[in-house]
Amino acid sequence: MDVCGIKCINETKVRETVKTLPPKEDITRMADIFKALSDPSRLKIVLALLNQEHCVCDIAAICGQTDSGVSHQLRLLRTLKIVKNRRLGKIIYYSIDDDHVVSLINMNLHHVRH
Amino acid sequence: MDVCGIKCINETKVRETVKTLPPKEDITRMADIFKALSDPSRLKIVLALLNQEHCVCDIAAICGQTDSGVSHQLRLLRTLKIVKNRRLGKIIYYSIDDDHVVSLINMNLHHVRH
DNA sequence: TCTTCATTTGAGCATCTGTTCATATGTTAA
DNA sequence: TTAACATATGAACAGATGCTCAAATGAAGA
Repeated sequence: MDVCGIKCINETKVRETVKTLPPKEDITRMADIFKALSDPSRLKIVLALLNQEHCVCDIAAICGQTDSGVSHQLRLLRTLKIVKNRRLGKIIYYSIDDDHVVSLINMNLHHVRH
Repeated sequence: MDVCGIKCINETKVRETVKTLPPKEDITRMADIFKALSDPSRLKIVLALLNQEHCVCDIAAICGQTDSGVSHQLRLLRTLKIVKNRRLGKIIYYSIDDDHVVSLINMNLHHVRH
């Protein structure tokens, strides 16, 4: 049996399942969101912001990371619109910008605790 | 202001948020689950199994990957108890073993589509 | 037994990722 | 303007990650 050059056992089942797969862009986008939350130090930053908004150096203090490291991570999270920021003088406050990501984290947290 | 050697702006807010953070092991475990789903080719495998159980070479055909590559990914997913397998003669069928992961994926998919 | 086939495994390699450091930017107050 | 401070940025490096290839298992049938 052969589907696009690769041999398989049960052609019917293969075709069935292929039909159910989301488009490639959707899979990529899902993976990007999961990836943003897949690094412990980055996840910790998001968890901290779940509680309330914080400035960069407070996040660094909370998470035990350098200001620079936190800034880099926040940039990535901002690119994915997971967090947003507002400036107040010299200080820039970051907060969560994606309710859906909050749900994902809470669901995962609930699971891990059981 | 100083918390464990790192200067911060608002000590009170920092202490508040630190209290709300889950224990380190929980954060690590959450990150591990997100990481398992953060690679597009691995996520695609899980999406395929969401529909029905499949043998390794059918998964490879569905996902356009090599048998060996799929086997490596499945091992990782098995370690995290996201998938399980059963043997039927020479053929080994894989299926989802974690309802919670199904929820995470469906929630993410729903989000991506809106 | 020997052969075939599905799957697994390990090593090698190129690429990606997170962190660190030094430096730059931008804002406030003196 | 200058100094001090919060944050951002870019380069560089070590370690992790995913893929590929070749070889090893393990099961079924000849």
